Amino acid sequence: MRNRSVTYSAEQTFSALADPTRRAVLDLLRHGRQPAGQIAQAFPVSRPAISKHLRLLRRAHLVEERREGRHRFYQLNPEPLKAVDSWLEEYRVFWRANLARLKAFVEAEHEKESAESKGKVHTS
Amino acid sequence: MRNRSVTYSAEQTFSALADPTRRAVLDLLRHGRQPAGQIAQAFPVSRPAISKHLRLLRRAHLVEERREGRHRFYQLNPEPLKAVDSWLEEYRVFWRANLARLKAFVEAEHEKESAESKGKVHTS
DNA sequence: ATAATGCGTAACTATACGGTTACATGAAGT
DNA sequence: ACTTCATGTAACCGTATAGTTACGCATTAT
Repeated sequence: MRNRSVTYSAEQTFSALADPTRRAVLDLLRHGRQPAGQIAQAFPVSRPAISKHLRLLRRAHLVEERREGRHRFYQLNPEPLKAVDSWLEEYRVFWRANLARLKAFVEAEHEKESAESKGKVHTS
Repeated sequence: MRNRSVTYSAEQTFSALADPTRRAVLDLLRHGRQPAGQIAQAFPVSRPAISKHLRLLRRAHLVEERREGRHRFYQLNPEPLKAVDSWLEEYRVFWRANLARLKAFVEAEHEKESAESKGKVHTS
């Protein structure tokens, strides 16, 4: 059980996620760890470019590096994403509220229609 | 009912969220819409700096501007955050998996202990 | 008409990215 | 020892960002 409770910088996490290539790297790592070179092959940019992306991902603790022989395996670390998830929490209420409002609106429309079909207007 | 189904750029959303000041602006707007000047007063940086932050937030569709007289009210638009939320979905399985594994581990430890206390080892 | 208010934009600076090519370094084969 | 492989780093370029101060432009007040 990993003990050290690291604090993740939201700034580093979000800016790491801001780049499409880096998000794609993470997507790739969802299917398992891979050595740097193989990751690089999956992208149209040069290997050093990927190397720099990996550095940023490392800095944001979104991946972990593990050296084995002359390979460096990269593995997804979802921890900082948990932080993003809980940051989002405060905002979920908004689209939930919107949904609730939409639901209310639709129901009100329905109410109105059925009231009109009965030739009766409901105003409360 | 807002009709146009806009596509939000994950890139713009994440890079907008990468800046602490901008996240703070969003936090502020959670409590209701505010004119640009008042938003600026809440921060130690200059008003034009905030103006530029608001431009980026606008570009990312995270806020909406509404002119009223000489004021420009800014209002939170949570839509792009929904996209972030669903992007996260693919990753939640990871920490859920970790939690499941942790739960299994804890339960196994508990099992083992109670088995030991009975002088009996349970191996399934 | 003139002044004051609210707010964006321009111009400028410093810093960070994202990409490239060239080079450095360490492990593994021969 | 020499070569090859895997990978990071350095140096460089162009562009975006975050901040500043100075300025421009509506809108409202006098």
